[in-house]
Amino acid sequence: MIFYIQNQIKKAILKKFGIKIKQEIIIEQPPDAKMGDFCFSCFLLANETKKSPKEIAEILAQEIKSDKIVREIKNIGPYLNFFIQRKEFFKNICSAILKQKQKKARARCIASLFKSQILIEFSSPNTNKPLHLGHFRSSILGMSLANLLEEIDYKVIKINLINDRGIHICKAMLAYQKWGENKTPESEKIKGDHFVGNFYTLFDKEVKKEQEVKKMEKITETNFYKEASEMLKKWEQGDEEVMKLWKKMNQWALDGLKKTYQRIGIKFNKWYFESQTYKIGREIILKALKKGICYQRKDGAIEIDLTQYGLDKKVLLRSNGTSVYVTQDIGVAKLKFDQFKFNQSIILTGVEQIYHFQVLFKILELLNFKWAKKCVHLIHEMINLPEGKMKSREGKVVDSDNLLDEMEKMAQEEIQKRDQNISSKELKQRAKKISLAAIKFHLLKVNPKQAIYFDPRKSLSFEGATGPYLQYTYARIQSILRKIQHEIIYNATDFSCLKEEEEWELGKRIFEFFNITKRAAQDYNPAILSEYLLKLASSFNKFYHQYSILKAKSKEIQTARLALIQSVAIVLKKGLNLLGIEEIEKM
RNA sequence: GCUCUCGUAGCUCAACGGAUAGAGCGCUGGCUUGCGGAGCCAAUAAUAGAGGUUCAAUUCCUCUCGAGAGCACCA
Repeated sequence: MIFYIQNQIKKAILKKFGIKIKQEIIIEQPPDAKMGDFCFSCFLLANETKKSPKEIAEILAQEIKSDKIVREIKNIGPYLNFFIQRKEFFKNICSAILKQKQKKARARCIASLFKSQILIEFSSPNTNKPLHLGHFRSSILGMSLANLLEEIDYKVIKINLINDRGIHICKAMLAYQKWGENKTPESEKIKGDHFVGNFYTLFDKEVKKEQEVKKMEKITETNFYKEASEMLKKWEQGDEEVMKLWKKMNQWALDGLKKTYQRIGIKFNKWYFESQTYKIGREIILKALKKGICYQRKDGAIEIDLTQYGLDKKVLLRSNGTSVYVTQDIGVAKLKFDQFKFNQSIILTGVEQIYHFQVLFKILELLNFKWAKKCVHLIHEMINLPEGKMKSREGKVVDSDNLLDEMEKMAQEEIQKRDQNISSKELKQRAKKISLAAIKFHLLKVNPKQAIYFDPRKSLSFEGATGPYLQYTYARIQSILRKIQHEIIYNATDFSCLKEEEEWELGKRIFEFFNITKRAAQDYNPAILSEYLLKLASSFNKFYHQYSILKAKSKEIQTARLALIQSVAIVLKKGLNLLGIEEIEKM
């Protein structure tokens, strides 16, 4: 449809001005539906034709004739506005959507062999505490981006890089050794990640105490901290006792984290563990040293000079020969390429790591890895809580599990207000889906680059621009479809029955979907899709409120409307699923 | 101190450099005879400030003010 209009415009331009347009003709929708269904703005042609945009619009409007698809063309100022034959449009779009399911499945089988491969690394938690809201945002966002990229036909590999070694891990271990009394998550009946996390915060409390009592300036001067450092050394030497403790606690934490992932519907294709990868980078650096890409300082540390690229000098290996953070990441980046030969490798992290990845990518480039240019760092901003920033060490964290519990309770109350006879099993299932929709949508409707202000008490609602609103709209449609024998045969449906403006608005909305998904994926921004779904739901509810489907004036109108709302439902479901949100049949 | 990001309605967020800056929440007033009121309709309200580039600026550039982040032999 759009393609057809684009061609008409191209032809007219060629005929009237003798210009062959190579780039895509951009078709938009006018701000007011009265102006036209679609429009083309003539500003860009002004230079080449040496005419004013207004004149160009006039000339083109005269040249393009109305036909089976385009009903009328109007020029308003510099804009060329098209009115579409609605019957054809509805038929096209509804049948395309209703047919889509089977087509997609087939296409997927054939194409999967030729698809380009894209890696996306996200979430990447530490094994010393539960998932906090920052990780939660990364997880939800990463999952949705992966879905979107798959939708535009990439083969996507979702990666979770677990940070399971380092001083912070030893802190939790040390605290457990000192005060754990051989308790286990099972004996205390709490999730493993929370169990471990409690010891981590305990460690920090004790260190602060010591620091205050002894009036030390730096935490690193405290005995506790020194003991933790000692433990890290032992860990690196493979000390039997330390390794045993490490394995035990890591497993606890990991089991807990996996439960949370399962609860929020996040799956990974590949797990990396820093304990297994942190040494890879070292070899690469030692080779680079021989080639003169980096140099050894007098104190023995190996450093690279990035000042000519607007970055600083960066140490790559400590004077004792061990790796730092970038070194590890260099190793993991190479490992990824060796294993997957990716076409693109995305890493999604919080915005605070932006400098780190600038450094990393520059180093990869200097190391002469040809795939360095295929690495992309995506960022998301943080979540701000009313009391200030989230800091796990100060215990001000809203952790994901507690948040999910709270929301589930609230959802249960809402459901019971509306339906007292619901079975407890059904209640739980619905509450889970609805509360997840509320949280996920709240995080996804905001541009990733924008910080989210999050007040657990106020921010999460089930009304207005929310996930549950979308689920509700879907459930409404399903409710209608359940009540009537409907077998939509789009070829036999008379779409000329759809004469109302609200129906037309819905039709145009559905049509937008394909472009929206593409844009959301290309911009790495699920918020584009979220916004769209709200508009779609709102258009439907407007229509729903004003016109009846089951009691339509004629059978023909009813059939056409059924085809229309079924298309809406399919798009809503598809859109929600791309955001990682489940649709729901009854609310 | 240096670097980066961001300032849109009372609040939380939208707006490929393009037509009259849109939503939700809150506040105010409506919607019983229709398929689910987690809904619909109406009313109110905003581009931090000053310059510049452009036919056209919330969007690009400069400065001022304000908020946040980053600048380790931490991760």
